Amino acid sequence: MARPKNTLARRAQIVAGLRRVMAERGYERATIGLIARAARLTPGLVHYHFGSKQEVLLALVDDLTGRAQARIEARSAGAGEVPRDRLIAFLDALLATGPDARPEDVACWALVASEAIRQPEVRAVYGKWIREGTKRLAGIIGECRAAEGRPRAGARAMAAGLMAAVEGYFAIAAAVPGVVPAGSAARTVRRMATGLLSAPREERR
Amino acid sequence: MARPKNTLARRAQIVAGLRRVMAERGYERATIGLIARAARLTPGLVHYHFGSKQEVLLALVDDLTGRAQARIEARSAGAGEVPRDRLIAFLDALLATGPDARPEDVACWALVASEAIRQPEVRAVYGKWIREGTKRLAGIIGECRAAEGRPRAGARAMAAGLMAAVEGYFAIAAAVPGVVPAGSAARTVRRMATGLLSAPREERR
Amino acid sequence: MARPKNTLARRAQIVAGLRRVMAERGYERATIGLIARAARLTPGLVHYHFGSKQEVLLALVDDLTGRAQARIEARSAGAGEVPRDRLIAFLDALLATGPDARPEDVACWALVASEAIRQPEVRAVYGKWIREGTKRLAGIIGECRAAEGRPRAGARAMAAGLMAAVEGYFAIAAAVPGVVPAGSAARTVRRMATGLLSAPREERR
Amino acid sequence: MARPKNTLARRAQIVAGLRRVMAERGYERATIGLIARAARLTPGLVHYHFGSKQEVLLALVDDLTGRAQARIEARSAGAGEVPRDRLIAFLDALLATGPDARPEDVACWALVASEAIRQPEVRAVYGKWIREGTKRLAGIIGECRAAEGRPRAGARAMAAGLMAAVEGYFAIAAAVPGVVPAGSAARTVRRMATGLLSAPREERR
DNA sequence: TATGAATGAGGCTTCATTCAT
DNA sequence: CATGAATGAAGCCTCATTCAT
Repeated sequence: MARPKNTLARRAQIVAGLRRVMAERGYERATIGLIARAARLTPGLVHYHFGSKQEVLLALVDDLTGRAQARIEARSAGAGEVPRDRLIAFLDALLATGPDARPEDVACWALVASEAIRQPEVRAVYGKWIREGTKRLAGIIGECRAAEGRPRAGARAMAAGLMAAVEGYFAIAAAVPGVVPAGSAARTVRRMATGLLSAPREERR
Repeated sequence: MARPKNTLARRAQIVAGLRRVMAERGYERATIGLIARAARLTPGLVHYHFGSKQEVLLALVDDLTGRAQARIEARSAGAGEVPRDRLIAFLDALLATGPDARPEDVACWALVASEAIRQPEVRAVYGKWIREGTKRLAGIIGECRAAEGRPRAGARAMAAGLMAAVEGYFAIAAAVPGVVPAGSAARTVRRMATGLLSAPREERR
Repeated sequence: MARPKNTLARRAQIVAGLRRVMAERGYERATIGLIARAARLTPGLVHYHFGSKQEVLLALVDDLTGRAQARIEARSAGAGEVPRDRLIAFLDALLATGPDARPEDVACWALVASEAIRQPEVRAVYGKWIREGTKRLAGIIGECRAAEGRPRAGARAMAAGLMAAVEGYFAIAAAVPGVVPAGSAARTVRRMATGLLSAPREERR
Repeated sequence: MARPKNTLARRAQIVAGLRRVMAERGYERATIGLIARAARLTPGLVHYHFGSKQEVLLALVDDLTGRAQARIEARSAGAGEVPRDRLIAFLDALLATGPDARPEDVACWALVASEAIRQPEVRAVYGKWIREGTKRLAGIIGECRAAEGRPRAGARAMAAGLMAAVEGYFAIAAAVPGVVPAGSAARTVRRMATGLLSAPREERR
């Protein structure tokens, strides 16, 4: 007798709308009206399903991190036990190589990072993602080093550097198309990782 | 009767105001009023010296790239002729290690990158900076490879990767303080560069 | 197949919801959603049982005046025939001394009075209440004066003054708690009434 | 060279606009657009001179209390030293008898009282007014009682009752025109005051 | 009866930009 | 050059009301 709930579907629709609009206009200029139109809904409905525009953004961040997390788990599962393979799998998953990547996501990642600078709520979830990713990466790096009889020290800095490279690829790819040779990102990050792993203790300058 | 022109000084003041406000509020929320107050000026004056808010942003990008360029030239001049030293000098200059770095600049770099996604005018200058930096970096990398008897191929991809790492460091440092171990960025990028230079031809997967 | 009608119960529920919400948010900010939630119902149901939000308000005014009227009748019945006792009974009933008073009602009375300023429909019922109360009060006052051999003239003005005092007590009690000493209202109004009844013809100034 | 400031004049204009619109539509329905039109200004200007709509209301309350305070001081100055005369002068000033009263003010007083119920900021200033007025009134009443050799006890309750009568007159006059006989308010409140002053200790019921 | 999604009008507020002084 | 008032276009959000189920 009662009307069936469709909140989850609508919320997903709206989040997808924000993703499309935001990718080409940025967050501030992605107006509720444009988001609604992109989602083929009316503006009022956006605020029926979300308390504020920021909540839509947070839901989008959730969606982005959720998909990335799923990729990480999927590839990690197929990577076996060798630390180096797991490192490669993790980095590949972050860069989302392969057919499951949506081009808009790249721009959205970059834009979310910049919104995190001024929105504490966004910073909280984005920061959590970066911190946990770095930590996990540092753990794998430490295993790689240990497996090769090298000291674990410095894994944290290396992990941060690789995360930076990944995020930087998103930023540059979104803002300046053409700079990154097609298909080179994953390969280059792998080489960076390999290089870091084999780095000797740095001589003081 | 004529009062001395102070346009240049005023413009610099206003640009500095935008830098301060933007670093903590982002570009869209940096209102003319706030910029003026940060510059200890009145709102009307901003539009007397700049045609639009975007022009202030473009002037800020000019300022940021100009300072970075100056650092690059200064350090390159002291690096001698050895390609590897020049590479290190270039990367260090990009990361702005040393006492001449202003913390706000880090946030501004990251924010400019995201504005470049949606503002063609910003993309033009930011993209020029990234493209030229990548090109120059690729040149140095090519020399390094040549000096070591390795093929120059792939220098472009490596350069893009290093630029990405640098930009990513800015993004992460601005948004998630605490993730990058203090002082580790320049060292880690150097190791990445070293690792890339010595990378063998990657086996196909 | 027909389900039992519960319209009356539902309407009472909704009116009670408005009373609760309105007492602390005012009429305009008492949204249908909040009213429904306070009544443990759903928003749609409010408009099933009432044609508009204003109708709920009018029903609330009906409820408030109905209860007050019942108190008046009850106390008047127990007051006997002596005019002065009936006057006291009437005023006490208006002020709702005793355990049957609900604190929310005080705020609602005050808010209804202010809504009457701008809503003709509310003004109609609230005005009717005030006019009839004043008239009845004036009648009792006239009897008091007559019983004491004084002229009936001025009873109308006195009645209006006492009604004003009562309404003013509601307004002040609702807006500025603590100003009216606890339990003093009924006693003070009785004294005012007594004072008015024994007032000599006022000397011209 | 600079443009002269006119903020004070504009603010007064806007406050007058609110007074006019609010008197016939209430506070919530007094939109910024209507206020601006009543003040013969543009909507944007309202928020140039006031931070929010509520600030305009607070300025109006300030204006109302300020004028009332001025009336009180003026009449008190002419009332001499006799406590009873000062009491009458105070009450007359509150009721604003005489040619300096603006009809809109009556409605605004009543509406401000009801806004005080739900807006803490309004409650703060309105409550201060009521509390201080009651306190001052209680002081004068105490002097009256003392001058007549009666106990000062109960002055507070009497003062509250007279304030209630005054506020109630505003509420009824604004909402239900015609109930209060023209010109009777001040006279009736004087009689109430006189009656209260001469009241014997009330016998317990 | 009941539910809750959907609509659309309208309100407050912000803000880049213009302009009188 | 400089000031600060003024404008007007949006933008976010609220909410009474309607309606499909």
